Amino acid sequence: MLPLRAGLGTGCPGGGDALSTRRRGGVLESAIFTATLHELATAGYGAFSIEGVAATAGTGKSAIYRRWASKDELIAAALDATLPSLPEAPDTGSLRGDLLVIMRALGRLINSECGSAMRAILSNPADAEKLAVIKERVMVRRRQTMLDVVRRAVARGEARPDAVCRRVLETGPALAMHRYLSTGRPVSDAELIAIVDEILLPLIRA
Amino acid sequence: MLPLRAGLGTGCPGGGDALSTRRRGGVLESAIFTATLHELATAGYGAFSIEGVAATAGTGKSAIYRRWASKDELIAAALDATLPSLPEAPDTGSLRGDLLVIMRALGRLINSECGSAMRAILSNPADAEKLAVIKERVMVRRRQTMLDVVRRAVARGEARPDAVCRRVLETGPALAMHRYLSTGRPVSDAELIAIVDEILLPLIRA
DNA sequence: GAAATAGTGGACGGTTGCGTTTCTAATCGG
DNA sequence: CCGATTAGAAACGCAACCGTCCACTATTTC
Repeated sequence: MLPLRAGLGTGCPGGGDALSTRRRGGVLESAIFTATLHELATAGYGAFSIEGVAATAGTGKSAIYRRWASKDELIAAALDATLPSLPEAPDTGSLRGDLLVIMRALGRLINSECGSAMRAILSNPADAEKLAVIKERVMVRRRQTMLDVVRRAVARGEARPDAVCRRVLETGPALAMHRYLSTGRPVSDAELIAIVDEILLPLIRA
Repeated sequence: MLPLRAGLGTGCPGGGDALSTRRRGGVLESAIFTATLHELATAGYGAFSIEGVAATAGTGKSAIYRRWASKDELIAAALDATLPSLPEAPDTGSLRGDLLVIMRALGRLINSECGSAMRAILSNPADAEKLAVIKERVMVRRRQTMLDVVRRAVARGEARPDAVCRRVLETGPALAMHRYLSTGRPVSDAELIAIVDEILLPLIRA
């Protein structure tokens, strides 16, 4: 396991470029968060270990326990720091264009190590706290973005008013996630386009 | 933890109803499978332990290792033995009726301990064997059932021919599963009905 | 009843990880 | 340079689990 120590200098003995050999504060925390998501993605939740995170981050357990009392605290902090913030509602002028922007942003998230980490959380027996972070950051707010887009389309006469309902707004993300979970492979751009064209547009315009 | 020893006699000392005190063969395997799904549902995949299964089933590790060489073999065997067989395509005479039958059967599966167990193994994409079992039993064949229903509806003039495509067939199960994973709670009948009425019917009839 | 099979319970040596502690080294700011 | 802080490495005692082994006992079959 190659520890994640990006940003270090060459560390050549006697070399002229003697950069720091230890990280402190935010830099170290960032490396720990990265290692945390990696551990979640590879080991899953149940086999997640602080030892593994420390090894991957190239740090000691003390540095981790100095900041977070438990595995769950560390995971929650890593997710909180790493999951993307609220996306802006796109305004491309067409419903299809807007839907593609949203679905592509979701695809990038799913296909990142964040996606694998989320999958580990979702597959774990119910834990309300961790699910709440994911729900808030990924599902609820993204549904709000989708809502803005569909409302605008209704106003433009591109969508039926009945489409403004939770389940319609959930359909695209549900299909993309379903694809990801059932194949274990990244969601392709072609798949995202097809979800928009074959499902979302007919459904919203129906 | 109360071991799963259903089916035993009263075991009264000196009682007149002296039934067997040990399970053998298929009966023992059935108890082990039940305990396996329970362990998956409660501990998840990563923290799944043979010790836990043995304790829950009220048997010894030797009896388990005598039959299955590893955790993965046991899990695969338990899922193979427990997942329901191929459902018949319903024929209620209406598209809505057929879709409700299918979605309710799926809901019963998701809400069972099988559902929790399936969810647990979603976390490990690298294990194609286990996922293949799930895909075959739950997704691919259920999609086939959905296909039969939609084809019949097309023939009756209730559905648009474009609806005969993989993504449309996946939409209902994807939404139900999405709901289950994101809430951590069973999927209600009202939710299943709404998925049919608000999503599947408009989408398939569009 | 005897023989064969296999279930039960416990022990075993080994591995992994936990959370904590200790110590030295590195970093930062004055 | 010095002092304060903390990062990194290693060690520690403990717990949980692994896969294997073994003695005893229950069950089934002939």
